[in-house]
Amino acid sequence: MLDIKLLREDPEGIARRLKSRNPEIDISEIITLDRRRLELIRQVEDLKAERNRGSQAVGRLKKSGEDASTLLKKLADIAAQIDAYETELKEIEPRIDDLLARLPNLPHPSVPVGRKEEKVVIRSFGGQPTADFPVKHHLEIGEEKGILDFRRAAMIAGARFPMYVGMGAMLEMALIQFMFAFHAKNGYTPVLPPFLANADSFYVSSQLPKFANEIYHCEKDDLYLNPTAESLLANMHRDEILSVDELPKYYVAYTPCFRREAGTYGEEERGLIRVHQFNKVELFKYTTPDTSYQELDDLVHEAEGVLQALGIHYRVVVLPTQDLAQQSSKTIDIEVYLPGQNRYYEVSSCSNCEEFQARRGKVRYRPGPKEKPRYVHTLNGSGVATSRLMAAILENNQLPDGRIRIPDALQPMVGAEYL
RNA sequence: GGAGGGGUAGUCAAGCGGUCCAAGACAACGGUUUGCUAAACCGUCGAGGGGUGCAUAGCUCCUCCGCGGGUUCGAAUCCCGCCCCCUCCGCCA
Repeated sequence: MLDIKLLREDPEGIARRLKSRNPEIDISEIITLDRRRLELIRQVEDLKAERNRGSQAVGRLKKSGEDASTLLKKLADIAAQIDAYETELKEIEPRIDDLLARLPNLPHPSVPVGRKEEKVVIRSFGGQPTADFPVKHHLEIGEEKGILDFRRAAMIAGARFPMYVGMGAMLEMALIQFMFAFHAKNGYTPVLPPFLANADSFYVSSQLPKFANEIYHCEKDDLYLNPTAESLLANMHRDEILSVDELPKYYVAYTPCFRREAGTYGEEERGLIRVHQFNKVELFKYTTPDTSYQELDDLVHEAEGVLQALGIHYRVVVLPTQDLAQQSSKTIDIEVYLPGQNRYYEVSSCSNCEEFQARRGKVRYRPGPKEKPRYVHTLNGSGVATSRLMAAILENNQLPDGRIRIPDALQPMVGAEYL
């Protein structure tokens, strides 16, 4: 959520920056409604001040036994007038709130302006693997080894739900535990949050109101299935004023993630690439505004640490303005290489949301003893998402003889060296 | 799911139609005193919004007592609906 004051003070400048993300964005209706809103507030407040003075006078008159009927008549008129203005306000304010809640965050100046394709690769780890034998797609590997069973998963739940079986399940659990412990060791507070959450929580994280169609909703209880632990961790300190020496705060959560993925899927996204349910270890930070971009860089490095420990080649890219998620000012993705498809896929998306979510959730901190509260900055990043990581391991670690080498770090947990 | 109790500022807590513009205590902060620490004393001390300011400074007005409605000239206080927490009962992994 942007500060409406920014729109008041510099409507053209803000409009320009928002259009760099999406040329369709138009803030003129908000500006118009906001002007009317301010006008009404001024009138209502003047009237209320008058009413308050009058009501106190009524109290005094009655106490001394005098007649207050003339004044009461006048106050009734004022009350009616206030009511009329407030009725209009109650119409306008939700509209402003809704329009504002749908506007994206302002992109950071360092973000390249442009379309999706214009992402910038800033570094990579390891060489792109080259095999001198025909590499298989992870689906094929999964079937051969009997560790992935999409057919039965479809029967139980539907298409695009994964089911890990046998060593596949062992490996997936090992990955989760390995990543969770990895970040906990790096100073992140481990969290296992509720996997369902209410609408307020998703409003704070910015999933609602605009992306309601992307998340599963349990109507009977009005709860939503978690699409990313970011949404949950963004609510850890809702309505709090944190003390400055509590910051920065780091959290790591493990959750399954559920996404409707409404729309069409490409053939290249078959298998574990785009599914309705996947496991993710999520990193989340609450920081002061002056440190948040340093913290973003650190966050990316910490997420990369997982892939380095597993020995998987990846590259790091900065997303351009038109590819940013609504709440993000700057996003840095980590992409792993899948030799079975000769393509890179995102396994981590690390974003600085600055005060966008903090404003929605009223998460603030007090810079000094007598100072006014300020909004914190929130950052999130996958550390990392499996399913895709599983696909990467299966495809990258295949050997000419058909075996799959399990990364050293996971071998003790899986109890095997090869699949 | 049923019965009862409760939600007031950072925490505790009073108030139950008009001097509430929310008492008081604790915590916090500033100061005085003081070999040091502590204590004592004095003072400051919630948030959001509007107006006026270069101001995140003053001044001023409005709003907020779990949330949303209603009654009233006037609501923390009365009425209705909802949410959350605690205790007990029921059900249950």
